[in-house]
Amino acid sequence: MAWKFSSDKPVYLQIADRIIKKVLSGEYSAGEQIPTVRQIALEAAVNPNTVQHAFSELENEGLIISKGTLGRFVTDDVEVVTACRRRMAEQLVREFAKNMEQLSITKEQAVTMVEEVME
Amino acid sequence: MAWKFSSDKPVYLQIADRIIKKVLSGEYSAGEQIPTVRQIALEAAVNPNTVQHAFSELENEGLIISKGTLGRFVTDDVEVVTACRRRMAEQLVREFAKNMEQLSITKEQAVTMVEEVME
DNA sequence: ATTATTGTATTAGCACAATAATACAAGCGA
DNA sequence: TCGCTTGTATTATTGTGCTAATACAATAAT
Repeated sequence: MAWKFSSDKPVYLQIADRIIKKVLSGEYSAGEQIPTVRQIALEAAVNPNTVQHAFSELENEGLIISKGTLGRFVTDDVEVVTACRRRMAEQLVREFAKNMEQLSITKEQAVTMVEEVME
Repeated sequence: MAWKFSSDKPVYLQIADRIIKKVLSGEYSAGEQIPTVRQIALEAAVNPNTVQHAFSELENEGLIISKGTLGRFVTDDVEVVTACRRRMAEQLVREFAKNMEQLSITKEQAVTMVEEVME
């Protein structure tokens, strides 16, 4: 089944999100090989370069590493994974806080809303 | 002084943000007239249409209304302002929650981080 | 009535990001 | 060694969103 993409976001980012989720949730565990560029490109019905673009995002974050012709692997250092998660989360929180403050929303209100929405 | 804009975001959105902030913080109070397209265009050293683009965002939200040649005004209904604030905030929270969950961050962790960052 | 000031519409150009086509490089494995 | 599979580089095309130029429309004020 060809992957479904929404049009409000670049395809390469949506692919990246999908991989990130699997790595950070442990579905792809440390040191494990992930599908090749061409495998995903075929499955997603997309050009290999688009997948490459997605992967380069994750490599910059240090989440995955390329081993040349052997393929790509999740970093074998679990610390790197957790550090990456924290870094990304902090970025999100900063952005979120800035936006909420711009709306003149207090910390208490923000916290309450987050508690109501997250499960 | 010409306004300063960052390059990581469209100018019209940065202008819109500036206005939103003033309306939601009460610096522009309900029913009050806001500067004209051309005033802001001049001050920001930008084309009038860019300002118009910014304003159309706020009109869609119902925050401001155009009265033809009289100019633009903050909605005179305070309820509309607070409802708009809530709607925008909920949108931000939903997006934030989705992204955090994608990183396998728990509600408790998210709340803690928000409390640490917001003042 | 005329003028000046307001918002609005239309169009065009420009820049850049996203995706694809294609070709290249490198190394594992039979 | 040869071929197959891996990642990578280069370039082109396309699409789209942002901004500006310019002209138009409406109306309050004089």
